[in-house]
Amino acid sequence: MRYEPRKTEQKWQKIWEENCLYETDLNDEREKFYCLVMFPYPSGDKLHIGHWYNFAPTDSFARYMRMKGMNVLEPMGFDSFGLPAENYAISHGMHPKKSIAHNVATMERQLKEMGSMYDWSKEVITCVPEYYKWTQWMFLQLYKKGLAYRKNAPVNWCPSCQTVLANEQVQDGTCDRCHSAVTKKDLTQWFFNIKKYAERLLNFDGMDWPEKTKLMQEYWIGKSDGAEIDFELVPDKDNEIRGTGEKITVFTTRIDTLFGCTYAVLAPEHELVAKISTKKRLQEVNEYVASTRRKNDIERSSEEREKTGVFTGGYVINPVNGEKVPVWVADYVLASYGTGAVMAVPAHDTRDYAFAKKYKLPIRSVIKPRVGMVKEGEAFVEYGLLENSGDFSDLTSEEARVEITKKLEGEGKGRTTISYKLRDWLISRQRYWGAPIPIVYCKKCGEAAVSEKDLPVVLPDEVDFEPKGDGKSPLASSEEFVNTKCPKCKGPATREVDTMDTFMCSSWYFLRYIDSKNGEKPFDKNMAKKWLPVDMYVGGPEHACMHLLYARFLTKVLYDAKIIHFDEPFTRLVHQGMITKDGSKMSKSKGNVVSPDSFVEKYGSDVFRMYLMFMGPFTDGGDWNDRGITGIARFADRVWTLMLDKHAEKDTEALLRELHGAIKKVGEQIEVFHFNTAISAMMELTNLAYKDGMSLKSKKLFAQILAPFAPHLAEEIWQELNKDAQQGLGGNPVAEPRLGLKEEFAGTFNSIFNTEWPKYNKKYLQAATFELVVQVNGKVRGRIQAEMGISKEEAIELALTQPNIAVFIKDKKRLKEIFVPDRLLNIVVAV
RNA sequence: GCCCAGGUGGCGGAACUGGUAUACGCGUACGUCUCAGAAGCGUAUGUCGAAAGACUUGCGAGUUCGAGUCUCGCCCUGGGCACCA
Repeated sequence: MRYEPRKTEQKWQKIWEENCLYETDLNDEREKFYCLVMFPYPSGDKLHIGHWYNFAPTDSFARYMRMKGMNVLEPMGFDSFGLPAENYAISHGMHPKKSIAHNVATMERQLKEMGSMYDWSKEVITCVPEYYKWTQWMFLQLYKKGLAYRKNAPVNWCPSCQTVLANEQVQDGTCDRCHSAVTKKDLTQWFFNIKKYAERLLNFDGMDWPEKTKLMQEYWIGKSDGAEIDFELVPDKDNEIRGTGEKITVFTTRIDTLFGCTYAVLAPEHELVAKISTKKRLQEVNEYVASTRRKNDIERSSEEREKTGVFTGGYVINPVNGEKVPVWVADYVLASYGTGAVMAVPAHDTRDYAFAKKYKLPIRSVIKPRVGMVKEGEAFVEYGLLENSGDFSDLTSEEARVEITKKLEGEGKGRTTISYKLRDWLISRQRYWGAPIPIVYCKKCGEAAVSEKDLPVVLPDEVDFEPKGDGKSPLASSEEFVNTKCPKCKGPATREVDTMDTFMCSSWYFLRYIDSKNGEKPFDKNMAKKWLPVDMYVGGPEHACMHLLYARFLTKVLYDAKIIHFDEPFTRLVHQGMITKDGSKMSKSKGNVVSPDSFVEKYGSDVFRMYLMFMGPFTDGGDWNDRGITGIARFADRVWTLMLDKHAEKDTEALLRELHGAIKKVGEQIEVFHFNTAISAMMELTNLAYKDGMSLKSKKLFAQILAPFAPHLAEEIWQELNKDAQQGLGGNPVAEPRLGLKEEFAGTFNSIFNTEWPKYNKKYLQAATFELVVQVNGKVRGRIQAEMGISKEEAIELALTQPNIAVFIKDKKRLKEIFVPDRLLNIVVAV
């Protein structure tokens, strides 16, 4: 009988669905296992190979956990709000609602064809009111805690997408979606105060995450221990400072270099810039500030990093020595970090050094190396010994940090402080396709939150949503949407017209799966208690400093609000590697997107998914080619032939060893996501069984370990084998444990996925003999079959009887022998 | 520039705690089956060499009886950060 993959796969998909085999009973008593894969973004019309590469192995893992006896939840959904989805709709001349419905339907079909065990009864689609109602509810929780605030600030603006972007969405000064250069724009926008959680987000205790990802988040949060120092402004009849005790506060991590400060620098956006400038210099300063504002991020940080700036005419007093130092404005100082002002120490900071050289500012060394000399023509930036530093001279940098801080603290002119690179999360978007922000503005009452019972604030369908290039939110044009009543005074009010960043939708979706139909609450508290956090989370590493950071933040906020009982959402995290085509990322614009459909059509989904898993380690990814897929197709055919043919009444010892070795290895390798080596172990078993034959009992064990990888094939084999058993072909009749099978189906259909993962028997793993490797001076000179457990002496004796080994020893003097039991003997002779 | 990860046959990749380098698969060659081909089945396959043997895990050194694995220096590839004071 030939195996017909397509027909068989469709047959089982239908039977599984009819039997609700993969519908997880959340109230089941068994231990829960929440296996989650990052849900797809239906911005294109089809899943590509990268999705399969991600989803299929994760599904194999989930199936394995199920067979290990866990009550596994493996849900699926769609992250369907957002810019790319909207742009897709615009380019196809459709309403996003329509294009999303279409794309979701296609992707659902593809996902079902994969034969994965997604529980579709719990599907989540983020752009439907039943979902985004709760996204808005989440916003209100943040708002209530004072963690959502509105502020006018210079923000990142993508001129092509016509919307603002969060800091995380700017990559190399470009928009992470369309790669246009990002500019700055002053806008009043909504922010979430993620900075408040910076310290807690640095804690990864108990989290099984890739080191790389933790490091990336750590760098992104960017904690620095340092100090703030107050520099008093020197009054001048020529500027606005009139001796009122105004000061510039700078942030530094190198307070030990304070005596080397020869000027101070303000960021162009600093509030004191105009005040400190003298009348004479004011025009030049204003021109400089205006010119930096015109530059985008790329221009501002590139231009060969040539630093620019202007002197304000103002001076400040260095609190440690009373020195008067000039104040400059330069755009190499960032307004958004620290205090937006720095003390410049050109002798010990490369940036200050370059600036001082260019503008001929004094450079004074205050730190000398403990050993050696300072290199000519550059700043000495390491710690060392202080010099030219008054009473602090000769202290080490480490001592001076403490001492100088102490002194300034005593005088009220300085204090230790911590700075983070992390910025607050900007969540407003001037686009149509997103969840409306549930806020209204009333002339009388000001800003007011929509009350929870009035959610959702529905996104209206009839809106001209194409960006007009004026930077206005499309929702502003809908009078029906904008005009509303104030929740406080019931007077006329207008709605917030910006929508929320899609990352808000995806930062809590894992909570919704466990109670996706709940119309009263975002989720049931008890269910959350039982099912969360997520045990295994799989998705791309590109989300390290976006989705994964936001989801952690929101989880902590909900934890603090006592809405949930855990404060980390994902206990274990694994990233899949990227699949490229001819060395470059697959993208529609490059036209190198490979579709899985034709491969599924030709080979079936079992073969296709096994091929993806066999390519290499899951976390590596790789360049796509289909050259090797025939090898997997051959393997599947051979397994089929083996199972229906190649029968043996009794297994050989070698086969039992191979089989139990495979049971052990396959399980171990799945757990660490090394699917490639798990498959190779099964290939080796197949090769041996082809020669030796295999008993029915062993075939069943083999089918079970194959099941997570080739679910349809294994199910078909399982049913065939059990038929054989019933016909008395030599095995046991059907008597497999029926794990978690719904009562009404028990007795009608016993799926292989309701059987228990086999246990290997140690007894079969031990061989009676081993191959003793004999080396002479570290070079392999012979291999001898020997009995397990022989002594060193016996091994030496055995080795010397071999003529081909003796040749290398001959009459040479034997110095020593190294013996590794049951493995190797190395005889060292004089040369 | 800084921080991570990696570099193994013609190709994808294996290799436990330092102990047989190249498992498994692709490709290739030969054989078998066939009227023939495809598919299947079987054998071989790191390089040089007729063989004995020598050499071989990016390059160079070191530690060790023994190094793909550990240490130091360098080169290359991929990823992240990038004026964060």
